[in-house]
Amino acid sequence: MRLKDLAEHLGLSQTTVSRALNGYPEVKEATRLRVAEAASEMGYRPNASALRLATGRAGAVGMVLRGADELGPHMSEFLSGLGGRMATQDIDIVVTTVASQQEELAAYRRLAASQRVDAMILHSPTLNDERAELLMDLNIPFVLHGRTNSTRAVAWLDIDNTGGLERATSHLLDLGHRRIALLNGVKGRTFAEHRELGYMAALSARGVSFDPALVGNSAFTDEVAFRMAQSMLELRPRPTAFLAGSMMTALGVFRAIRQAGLELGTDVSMIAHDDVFPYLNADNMYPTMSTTRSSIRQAGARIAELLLQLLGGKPVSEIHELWPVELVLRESSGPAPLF
Amino acid sequence: MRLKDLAEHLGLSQTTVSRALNGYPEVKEATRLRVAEAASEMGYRPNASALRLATGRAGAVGMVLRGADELGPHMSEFLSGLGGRMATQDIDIVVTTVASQQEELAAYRRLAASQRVDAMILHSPTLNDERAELLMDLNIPFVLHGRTNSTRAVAWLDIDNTGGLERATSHLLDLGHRRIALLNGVKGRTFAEHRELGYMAALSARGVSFDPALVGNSAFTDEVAFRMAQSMLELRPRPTAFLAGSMMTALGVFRAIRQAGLELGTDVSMIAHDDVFPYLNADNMYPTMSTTRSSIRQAGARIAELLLQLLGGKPVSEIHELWPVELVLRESSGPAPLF
DNA sequence: TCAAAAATTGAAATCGCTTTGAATATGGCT
DNA sequence: AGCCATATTCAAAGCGATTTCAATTTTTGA
Repeated sequence: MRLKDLAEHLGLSQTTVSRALNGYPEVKEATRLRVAEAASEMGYRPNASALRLATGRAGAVGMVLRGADELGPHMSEFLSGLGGRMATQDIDIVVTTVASQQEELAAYRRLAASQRVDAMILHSPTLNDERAELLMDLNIPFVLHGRTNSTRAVAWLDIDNTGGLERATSHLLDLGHRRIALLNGVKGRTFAEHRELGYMAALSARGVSFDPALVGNSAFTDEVAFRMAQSMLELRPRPTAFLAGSMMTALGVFRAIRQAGLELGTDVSMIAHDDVFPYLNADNMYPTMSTTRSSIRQAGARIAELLLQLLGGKPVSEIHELWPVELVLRESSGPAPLF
Repeated sequence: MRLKDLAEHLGLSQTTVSRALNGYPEVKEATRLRVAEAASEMGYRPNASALRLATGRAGAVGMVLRGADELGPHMSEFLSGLGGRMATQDIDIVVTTVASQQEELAAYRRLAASQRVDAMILHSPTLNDERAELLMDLNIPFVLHGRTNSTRAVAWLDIDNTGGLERATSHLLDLGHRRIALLNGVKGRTFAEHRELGYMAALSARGVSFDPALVGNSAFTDEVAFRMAQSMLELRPRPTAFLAGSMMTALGVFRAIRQAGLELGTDVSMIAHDDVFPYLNADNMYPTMSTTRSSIRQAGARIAELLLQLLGGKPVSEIHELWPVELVLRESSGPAPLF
């Protein structure tokens, strides 16, 4: 079922049919109706490749994912937010996975050169992100999920990691904790640096000295978190509170605490960052988990919106959003134990 | 940088350049070299839309994802397996997300009608899967990850869920367990039905009666598993062993066991199904987790291969793979306690 | 009623590639 | 040298849409 067939079937020219379907004004209302009806009846949909070639738009946005090592569950959540919005505009999401760093840049080059996508989404940037610089060099529009220190203007949406961690840390300090461990993301990633900034700021505001042994940087996995927490709990004096970078991390820390024979919420406190996974609810943990919360799915949906604006011509310099991070207190954070 | 530009730059016709790049035999070796060099030097890559229009191939495979509710972390793993292989063939992966069942079928129709993809991948089928039937009606090739009862031939790759659960259940029975709880996937999904079959077969082989109160069906989330395990542990006599459908489920069960003041591996045993997530390792749990194991990432990579074979003309009826499921015994499964 | 303006439709060019069928070079043999 | 087979190259026709520009019909107003 091609446009041509539909046009012949209707006894009209391709031009008119095309216009009728695309809502151009210069077509009689009666004709438009007739065309629309026939189109839906015959199940006509324009051939995507032809449409793209003719319009010059790829009708797709791209994401390049580095292995599953860092994205994992976050990615699915983000994608479902993004996808919901994009589907309404008939825009595809093209995902490419790569193993190494080098492959990654090559993948961006490939996508750009073959004009497979109109825009891209960049994740988990570093402070000086070469992928972002590359995309700007290649002149392909993108929205950054996070932030980076570029001299050039970048469209971004980020959450206030610094503020969130500062508040969480301050709260723990208020509760009397002095040895607060921070299980942070991979060194170099902007969000991890920002979180450390918030943590440090809170500590120094109360004159609490910083102990590097209490800070760990790694991917957010249950397993690594377990190991790091385990070894931190062997320190003397041991930490009385943990700031966990994600819910996976929290699960690992939780296990380490239990294994050490300690009780979460009394012997040791914890505040975890919650990206709001539907399958891992802080409210249903035991004890319920105090969190700094920001929905990654909503971020995905919003980035879709920003992407559309960007493609619609909105200047990059006007596309910046910093989302606040809520601090939700539940049972896992309590007063520091008295020794 | 279009083919035309490249051709002019080289003083050749588009025809020759195109042939040189696509490895056709009728082009002088010296010319081919010259073309290849210029192409890589000038960073030429064919425009994806034009190429697709000309060849009639979309150069992409599609997946439709229902919310994140059921896929979640499994999906990222699968994708990274799939993506690795597809990238080598320059085939895109187009993901579409949908919220409802209706939207889902519509999404398949849309993808098919607009010829956006050459083939699709179907996930978590039900015993009588209407999506599979639809795709066959639409005559679009697909590989099923799982199995379905269709009268028509379907290309599929599945793991031996029945065998895996039968062995796991038998093992627990050998250890003296008689009240074995099964936290299974959503009712109606083939894999869940298959697992139940294996569970039932093992029970009846030993003459152990089946208690419906010990079987739960739900999505594989930490939270739901926690609740179900919690209420099952209140039964008297209580279950002495759990079969957990996924590692997420296992974490929920684990929490319920701890909360009930019981010890995993002695008071209560557990064998969980492990899809092999890099960030949730059965070996690093505490106690280490006994599992039925099968890598979902490998499945993704293999399905990519099958998809390519399918597109290469291999008959659907020859594309069936049933992968064995390993039973890996660790600390979480021990002899039944004596009352 | 009729010319001019407005509304509606259509023919053909275009997007950037592949591929068919024809044209030109090159080489081998007698 | 001359002829035929073979090796290379090219011009032009698609692929299925959009869009420009021209043609036709309808409406409007004096």
